[in-house]
Amino acid sequence: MKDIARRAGVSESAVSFALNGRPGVSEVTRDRVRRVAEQLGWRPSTAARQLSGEGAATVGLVVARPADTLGVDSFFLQLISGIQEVLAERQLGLLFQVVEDVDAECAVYRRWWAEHRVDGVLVVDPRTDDPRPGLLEELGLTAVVVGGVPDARHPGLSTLWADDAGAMAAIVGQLYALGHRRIVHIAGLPGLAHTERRIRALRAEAERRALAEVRSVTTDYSDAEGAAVTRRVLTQETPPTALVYDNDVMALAGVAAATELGFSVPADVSVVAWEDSALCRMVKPWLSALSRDTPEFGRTAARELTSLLDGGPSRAVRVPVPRLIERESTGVVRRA
Amino acid sequence: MKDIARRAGVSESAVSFALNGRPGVSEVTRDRVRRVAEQLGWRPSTAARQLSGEGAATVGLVVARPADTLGVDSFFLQLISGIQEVLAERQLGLLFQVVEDVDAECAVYRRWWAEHRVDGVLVVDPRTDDPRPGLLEELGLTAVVVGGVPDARHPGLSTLWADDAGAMAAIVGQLYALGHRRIVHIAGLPGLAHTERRIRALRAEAERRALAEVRSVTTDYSDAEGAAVTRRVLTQETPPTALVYDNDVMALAGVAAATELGFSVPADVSVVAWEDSALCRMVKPWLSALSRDTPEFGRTAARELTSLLDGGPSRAVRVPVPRLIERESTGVVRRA
DNA sequence: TTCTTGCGCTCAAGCGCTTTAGTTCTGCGC
DNA sequence: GCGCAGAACTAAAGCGCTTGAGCGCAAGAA
Repeated sequence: MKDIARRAGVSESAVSFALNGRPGVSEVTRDRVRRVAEQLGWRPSTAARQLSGEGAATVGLVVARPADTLGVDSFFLQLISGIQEVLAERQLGLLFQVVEDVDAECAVYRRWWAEHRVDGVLVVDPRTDDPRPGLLEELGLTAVVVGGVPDARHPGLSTLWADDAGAMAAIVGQLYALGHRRIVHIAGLPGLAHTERRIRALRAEAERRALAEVRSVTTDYSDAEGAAVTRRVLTQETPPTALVYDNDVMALAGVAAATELGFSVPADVSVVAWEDSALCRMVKPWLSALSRDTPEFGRTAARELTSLLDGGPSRAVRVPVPRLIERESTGVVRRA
Repeated sequence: MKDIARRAGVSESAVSFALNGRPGVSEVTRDRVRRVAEQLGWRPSTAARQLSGEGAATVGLVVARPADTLGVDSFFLQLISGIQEVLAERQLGLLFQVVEDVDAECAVYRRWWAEHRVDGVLVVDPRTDDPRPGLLEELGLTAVVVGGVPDARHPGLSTLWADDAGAMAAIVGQLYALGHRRIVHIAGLPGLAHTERRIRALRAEAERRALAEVRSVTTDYSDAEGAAVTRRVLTQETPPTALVYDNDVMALAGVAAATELGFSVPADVSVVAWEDSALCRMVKPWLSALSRDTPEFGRTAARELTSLLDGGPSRAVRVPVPRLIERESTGVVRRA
């Protein structure tokens, strides 16, 4: 900036005013300064900016999952690429961290906060009894909870939520229409808020339709557990005729397991994946899946965060209900 | 720090010396200062640190791939989680960015450099005629090229490289031993250095063994192209008896395509995936795959970068040759 | 005793920006 | 001609940390 000031024949302050679009310099000076800056390839030092009161121009995202669970999931990278699109427009950086568990995640937030490393964070995988919203509000760290439910106890945070109950009702409705009465929901990690939400929604729907043989089983999202649970439920006396998996990976592993047991999909058992991805069209039969626009989800989350950073109000944004795409893995019940 | 200094009854400089383990304070003072700092929950402001000459305590990683290609690949998240392990020890942050192409990636490096946002970067997906090493050296940005080949033109960069040629030779050798003479290699993106390396290695191996009907076809790594190429080569007059896919996703899609065409795996055609992941054990038959320890790869890369940041010499590190894990998708050739 | 040495510490400058409080200058009304 | 407002610009402080120069003091050397 000193260079620019010298070359443009003005003071450093004038340069600052000019380059930041603040009043206090004439248009001709502003233009001149801008040209010089451009010519010198000047970019403000984020550190200096931050030190004099501006933000860090960075938002944080920490994912708390064991490394191996992370691998196959297409969700995160898709989400991140959506987030990036929005952040890139504003020249905001994304500080990304993978940790083992929620405690470590909280420690990261504390550290980031103390080091002034980020202006805000995106919280993913909200849980039941989640310590994170409370912590973030206590720290005063701007945050958006991605996939939570609006929580009146934390009015400072924004929330993005999907209507899991509606989606579950749609799935069950569709399976019901195809004649299915025995349904098992192979759910994800028990502590996660959306897992609990889906389980509750399934139970409600089962009661409404008076279906006795409908239940949920929680897993760790891995292909191994998906396959194991599938084998277990299909070898019981009266096996279910439909399986709903909480992610694509388990659905795939489930189909493989079912096939191995001699079950044909969808003739003997229908399969629905709660998460669509290329995986679902990579095996025969193609999997019927609940499709949501994950990059768009990320974009919305990032937009909500930038709006908060701009001083906008916190809000609860409802994202579109995912659509059930029927492919080849669902069909009418064949009488046993 | 001012607070700490006051409470400990010393000057700010003494605090700085004490907390950074520099000489200039007695052990008792150091301890006292440390205790006060701890009590106050003090953490240094990265911005201030950086402004006074220290680094940004951040390394950058930019991935240049279209969003949809990113999704299914398990490679990146695994790599990142390995990287993080090492970075976390040193309290280094990871600035992560997803962009569309290499030009955009270069722009990001320029910006990061000008803004002093990162101390170093990890470069992935090296290409033939890659502009990035040159740019990074010109900018003087510390960098490690992950998966490149050592390049004497850029002595400042460290390189992590795997012996693709050796791995390819092993695969072909194994397939040859099983009686395969017609092999198609469904490769990845044509511009990538390791794609070219594998293609060259295959050609060399074919010449060595005098195999006329061995060739490579490049793709975009997607399941769609993997399936399309599979269909194309299997419907030609004398179809290959073995297919080598450059990633797990294509291999999976390829098996599905082959099965649909009436080919049985491995009876009619053997399949090898160059990249192991849960996917390979998620479908029947289980895929024989080239397995490498991706998190360890990330750890090594990060270690190399931190060593460089500590002033260590740049070097070319060779990572272990991936191992071919034979599962169910490879077998002896059945006479047609 | 005086001089040196080194230890433990403080002072103050400086990193690259922003921002508040001036200062100078021009043009206007009276 | 004077006072005044407002525009255009400058000076300087300050953000939180590091660091080189300097200072007082006790211990050892001469």
